[in-house]
Amino acid sequence: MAGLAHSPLEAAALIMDVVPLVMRRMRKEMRSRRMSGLSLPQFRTLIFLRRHEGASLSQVAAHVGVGLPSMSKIIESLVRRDLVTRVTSASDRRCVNLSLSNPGLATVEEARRETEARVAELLAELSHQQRAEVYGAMQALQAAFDGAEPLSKTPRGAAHANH
Amino acid sequence: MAGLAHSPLEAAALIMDVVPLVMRRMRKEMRSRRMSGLSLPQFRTLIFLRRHEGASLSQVAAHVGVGLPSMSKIIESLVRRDLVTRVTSASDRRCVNLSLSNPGLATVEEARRETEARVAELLAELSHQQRAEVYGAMQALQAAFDGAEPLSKTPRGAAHANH
DNA sequence: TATTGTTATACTCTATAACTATA
DNA sequence: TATAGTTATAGAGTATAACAATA
Repeated sequence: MAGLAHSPLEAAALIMDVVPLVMRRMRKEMRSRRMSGLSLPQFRTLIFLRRHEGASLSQVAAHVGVGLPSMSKIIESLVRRDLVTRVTSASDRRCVNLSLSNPGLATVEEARRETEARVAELLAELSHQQRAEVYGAMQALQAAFDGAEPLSKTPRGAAHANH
Repeated sequence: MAGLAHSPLEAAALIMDVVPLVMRRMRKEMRSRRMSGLSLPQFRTLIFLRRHEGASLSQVAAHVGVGLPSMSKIIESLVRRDLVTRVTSASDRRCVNLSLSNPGLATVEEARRETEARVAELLAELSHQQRAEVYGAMQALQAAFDGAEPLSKTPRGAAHANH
């Protein structure tokens, strides 16, 4: 399979073709299963909050990879739907403490289970070796695409706190 | 590397984490290089039109993976910016024939070159073997995630014109 | 003054439904 | 009637800039 000499440019071209495709596919799966009407960013936000009770808006935004205004809006919609609680921090009243509500927890667990199952179903068509390849590739991409400036400097050895 | 036994579910979980990250990264690279202000779908539309002069709206929409209304708007904005020409088909006046204008061609080639270079730069940090793994994984994902219904049926033998 | 959020604007993307015009 | 596109509507994501509250 792989093995051949693929330049970074060739790989880049392929990624730019495939990643948006996978993205849309995941979105479509979520919508078609009417996952409580959760979008991907909302979904990822809930997932993060499940593991980081009381996180601040900035922390969530950084992890999900969006700006503060975007995350503020996302949280706003989740709070409105009673999936997330948002309270002002006692220690630093500029911050908010975000947590999953009980319905929020139930929702995220069901949605995650469902969506993962759909994606897994698609992956089940791959061979064991292909799946291992995908897994390894995702880890590599995660390391390469996480953080990191658009270019230039990057002392870049800098550890990538793995969330 | 890979080699270990990863279940489809584990791989799915990782994909759901990494793919959105890569996606945002590409968007960010494009924006930070002020790629003529092209969004990813617009970009992909131009790329497709470069190889498919005179394609119809439906054809482009199918390839890019969006609905007709979305593509209609995307084309609208590209026509407004003089990057795409849209003329009614002579043979079937319900259809439109879409093509790149000269500025459109110049734009897409520069944008593609630039963006690929940025992505390639990130990939350059990977080992040769990792890159080969990524390449193979992308091909596998392309096959698994292209077309294919959310589940079930799929008479779908229908060939996938490989772009 | 610096930091944390929020609000305001303005686009783009997406989806559904209703509509036009062709066929 | 069926198909190709368009328009209308509505919601979500993103980005920038301006702003409030707190530190």
